Amino acid sequence: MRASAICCSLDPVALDALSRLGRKIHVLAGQTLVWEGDESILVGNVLAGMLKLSTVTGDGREQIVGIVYPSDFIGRPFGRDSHHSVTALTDASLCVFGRSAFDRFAHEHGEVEHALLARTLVELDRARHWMLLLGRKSACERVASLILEMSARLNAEQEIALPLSRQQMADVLGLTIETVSRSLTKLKHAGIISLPGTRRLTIDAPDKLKRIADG
Amino acid sequence: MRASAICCSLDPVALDALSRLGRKIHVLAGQTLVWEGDESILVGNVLAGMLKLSTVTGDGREQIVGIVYPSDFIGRPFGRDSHHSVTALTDASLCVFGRSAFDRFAHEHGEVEHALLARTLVELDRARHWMLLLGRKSACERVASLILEMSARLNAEQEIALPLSRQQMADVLGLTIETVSRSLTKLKHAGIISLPGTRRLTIDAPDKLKRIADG
DNA sequence: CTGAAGGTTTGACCTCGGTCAAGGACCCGT
DNA sequence: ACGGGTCCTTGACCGAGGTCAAACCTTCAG
Repeated sequence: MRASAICCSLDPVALDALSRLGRKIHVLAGQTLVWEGDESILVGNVLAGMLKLSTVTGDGREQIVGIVYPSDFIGRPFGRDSHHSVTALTDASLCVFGRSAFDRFAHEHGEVEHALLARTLVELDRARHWMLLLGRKSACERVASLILEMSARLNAEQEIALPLSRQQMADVLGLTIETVSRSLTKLKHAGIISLPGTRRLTIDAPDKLKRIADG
Repeated sequence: MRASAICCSLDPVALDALSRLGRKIHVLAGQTLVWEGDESILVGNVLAGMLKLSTVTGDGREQIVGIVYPSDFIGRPFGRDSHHSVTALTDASLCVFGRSAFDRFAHEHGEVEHALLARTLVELDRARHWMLLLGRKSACERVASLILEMSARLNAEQEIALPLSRQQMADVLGLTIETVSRSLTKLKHAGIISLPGTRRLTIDAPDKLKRIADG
């Protein structure tokens, strides 16, 4: 928890006060911490594991709007309610705070607000970049982009242990499971990637992959 | 400028200091203030008019990733470079600051960072909500959603003076101009909207429009 | 009034990706 | 090893939306 980015700019006294506000929790893969539309009660940092942020249409179509990696922040400070669900993709542990208590604390500690602002701006850039993918890219381009994004965020060299199922990949990319599968085999047959197992992937031609990913 | 939200929480002395940092500029419809990939030099508030934020793929497909209304903030504080272009949709006037000067000022005035954080969080919610539209909604649902969003943000009752051309609507929605046009006529024939002119639109059945918009 | 230039609508056709359905591969407990 | 989940892949087919092309408006200059 001390290593998490929100706290790292605090002096010892403030850090102590903050740690008194928070508590460590564990969730199992598949558990949902926050439901879309619920009141925003929890915020916090991810210590280990990965989570997804998702929304659904009235008739149940799902879109994953963000993937949360260790040290990322979750929850919606300074807002009445949450606009998306937060669900664990893997077993995860987090350091969470009551939203209103955290809001008060952040308001009194400019460093926290600054760190949060920096983070939120990065997230906004990422979300907008993803809008280009969802609005304009073909299925193959989307899959290629996702592979590159994951390899970057997991700082995996070449071999990636996929953190997402095919269904989850489809939900991030705005595609169906079948199209994801077909795009992967297409990239495989082109000699750009290999799939040693269903959850393992190696990038054989990074340059070609990049060229496909951004048109 | 005094009415713009970033400044409104400042005391008179700080406000004076801030106003000394900024200057008022005017841009014509079509002019681009910031180019994607350029160094982030400008930030500021929109006083009047509307602008778009956009990105393009390697081969030139465009996606509008945000529409900026009066009193909204533009630019990327605390970051080396801009991830999207900023282009005026209409003639517009802005109050702009040098990015590094603004960064320094914001860092010293917690109220500014707080206001910016609140705004950025709202933008992030909006962007993620739009990802659902781009990833999962049909053409008609997208067009219906856009009409409702615009009527809300322009707080127009029923009759909307469309701020976007068909091409721009297509670029926000991740569609082509033809599909936008076809969806509009479909909604018109269903008696949900009417189109008294190419840039005028009235909502005749708001409830039906809402039901279409969110599946 | 006329004609040229944008933007918009409409139609005909085609393609990419969705849908439906049938295998495969893998994991796990017995 | 066996059977029954679950997840993944592959194939055949279909349809929403893209593409291409033509016709329609506006607007504005001459």
